[in-house]
Amino acid sequence: MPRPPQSDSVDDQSHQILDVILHLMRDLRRCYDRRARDMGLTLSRAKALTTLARNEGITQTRLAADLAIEAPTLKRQIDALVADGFIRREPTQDDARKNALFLTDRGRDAAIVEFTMRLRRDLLEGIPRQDLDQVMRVLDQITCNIHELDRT
Amino acid sequence: MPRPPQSDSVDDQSHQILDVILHLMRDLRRCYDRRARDMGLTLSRAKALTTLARNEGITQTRLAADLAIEAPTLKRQIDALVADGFIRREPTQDDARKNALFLTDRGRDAAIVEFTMRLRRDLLEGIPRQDLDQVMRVLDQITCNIHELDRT
DNA sequence: GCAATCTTCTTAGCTGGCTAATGAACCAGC
DNA sequence: GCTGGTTCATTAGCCAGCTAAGAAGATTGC
Repeated sequence: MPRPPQSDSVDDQSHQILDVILHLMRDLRRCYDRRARDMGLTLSRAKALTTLARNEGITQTRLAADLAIEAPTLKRQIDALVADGFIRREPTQDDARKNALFLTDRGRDAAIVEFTMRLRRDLLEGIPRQDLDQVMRVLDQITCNIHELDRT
Repeated sequence: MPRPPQSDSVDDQSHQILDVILHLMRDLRRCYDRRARDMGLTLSRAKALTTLARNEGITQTRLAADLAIEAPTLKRQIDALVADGFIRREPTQDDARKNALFLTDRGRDAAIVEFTMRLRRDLLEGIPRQDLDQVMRVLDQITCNIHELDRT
């Protein structure tokens, strides 16, 4: 199929990069989950836990916003974290609809944060700071393009 | 919280980039799915379809390998694609366990490929080729780091 | 030629993302 | 103070990834 060579190579590149991102996400999640399993956590739940740790007492809606996920998605994670004894729900006084979320002693265990930080360091080992900055800029640009398209 | 500034910034950077990748993946999938819905497709199913189109007649195991997903994951997508009339399974003569996969006329509809290519172009609009190359290198490096860790 | 092993596909069940819709509580305005 | 809209949490149901395990067919090796 005869097409302009430049357009062709750009398409190949875009094909690869989107696939690479999708694939990397899966590898990342699997890597984290496998290593965190004996702590009783997953990547998503650990993220919920550490985000809550920075702001205890907030509601589910607020935590969902901080995590940039939807309320029903968070709800199931909270159920699991409560069942496993990492956090607890507590009805608020001012508003009977709201639950305030707090860490339990187990949830406050520093090993989780250390584990996450160490893994992140391992994953980014050997990548110069400026390269990460550059990647961040490009990924942000793609994200902006998506939001731009969504507005159409 | 007083910590060494350099270590702090590196951690912040890594924190951000992994989150950005996870988030970008979700946006990408949602963007594609929303726009492809009236064609009866999703990002994953379209990918399966276009990958099969490049190599019709292969088995499920082989297609799963090409897509880098597991057989049970692919099986459900094939079920859906068959139900929607995009592809068909055909028992092979040489091996009663295998199914050969073929596109139907609907599956061969060029609109799908065009749609996917156009969306990819839109997503990467305004990003220089060399930046994409750079991002690919860094993402590959992270992927390598993950596989390295998995081997431990 | 039969037993053991390997392959292919399937089933079952987990996680985590989403939307749509519901119920209960809150709030604003009349 | 009631009515109507809004917000919070939940339920239900979809898609897509995974692992573990099973059934049926093929292959290998003795």
